[in-house]
Amino acid sequence: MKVSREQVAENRRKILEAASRLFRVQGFGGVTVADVMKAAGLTHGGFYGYFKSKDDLIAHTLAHVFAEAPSELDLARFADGYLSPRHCKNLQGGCPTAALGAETIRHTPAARAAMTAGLRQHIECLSRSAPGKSAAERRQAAIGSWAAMVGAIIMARVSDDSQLSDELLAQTRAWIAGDTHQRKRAVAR
Amino acid sequence: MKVSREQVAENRRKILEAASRLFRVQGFGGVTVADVMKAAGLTHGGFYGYFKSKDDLIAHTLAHVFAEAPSELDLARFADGYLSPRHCKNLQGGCPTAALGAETIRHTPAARAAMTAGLRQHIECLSRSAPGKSAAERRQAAIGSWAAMVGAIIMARVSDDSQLSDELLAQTRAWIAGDTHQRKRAVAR
DNA sequence: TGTACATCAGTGAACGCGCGTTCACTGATGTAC
DNA sequence: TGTACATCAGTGAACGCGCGTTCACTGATGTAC
Repeated sequence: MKVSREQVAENRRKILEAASRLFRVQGFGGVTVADVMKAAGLTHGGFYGYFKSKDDLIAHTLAHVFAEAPSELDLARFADGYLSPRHCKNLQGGCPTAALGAETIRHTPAARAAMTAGLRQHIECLSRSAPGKSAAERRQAAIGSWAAMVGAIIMARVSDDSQLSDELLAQTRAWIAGDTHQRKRAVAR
Repeated sequence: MKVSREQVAENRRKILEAASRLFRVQGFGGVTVADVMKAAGLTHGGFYGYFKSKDDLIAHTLAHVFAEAPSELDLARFADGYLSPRHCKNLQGGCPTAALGAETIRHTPAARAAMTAGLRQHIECLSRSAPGKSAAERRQAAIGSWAAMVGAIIMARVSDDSQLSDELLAQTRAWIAGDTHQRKRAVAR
């Protein structure tokens, strides 16, 4: 049956939220259109009233999840949370770049474009609070730290040995903190 | 028709090689058993004489590709090659951790175990040539640098803007080199 | 060494399931009078 | 404001394709004598 305009907007939001959670946990290939619609409280037939295809949903989901990202944050504090065992276990609500970046390489241009935009925005955001004398130095610190965070959490998640996982996170945290410390001292001089 | 014992061993190797290339380019989900057998010069029906299932092939392929990894290398030189545009474009023969790590998180325990073993071995290998006063410091530098390499190449590959890709690679290279430089100076003192 | 035969790797057709997508239908919404 | 009706979001059955897996068959290998 037909539903109200507000309900339509609300349903679209629910679909994107459900997709964003499910994709992060199971990957694009591990989630069916029916799974997403069920998680959103609807039946699968209605899906094509909202999106042209599953690929279309994927692109919109990426755009949606990156649009929700905070625009202001502190690099050092962000790194601590990012490289925590808590985030490592929390695929569902965790970083979309770490969870879906590698898979997005093989997806549609629209999906890659959405992730590229998110990437660019995130780097700019991190650059603001990164340590360094110049904007260029801060951007380098932001990119280097961010790359290390993404790589570390992916490896920590794939590891079936929790001791190794924890080590990867802790050592990368310490590595980033060490560099940040060096740069801050250089700025202070 | 039956083939010789040597041919069987050779075919198994060809299947693993083909799988290793195809999986890295298209991911586990993007490659069919028939694709792999065709690339190995065989028909799909023969597959189950070699492996119990596609999942079994995936686990053996990961073990195979990590077994081929060199056991001796120089971290600084390795990082330069790893973070080159050439490696970025070369999915087929590139790093299996960057290409398949994220997808392996969602795969069988056997696949994760194979990748964990590869991870551990690679970190130990990098630690030997990493800069630092103590073994612990060298291991931290190896883990931090390695995490940054993996994260950077994944993001460079997903980016649809080659300028951003190149920047991610170059800045991460510079970031690792900067840290290496700092640590070497500290050791020299 | 040569021959007969059992073994078994490889072939390709077939099976069956799952998933993306379509479609006829339902009934609530919201508009026109 | 109330009523009649057109619209259209949602439903769930159905379709069709692709892929993992199976299987009867073929013919080369390699062993037993």
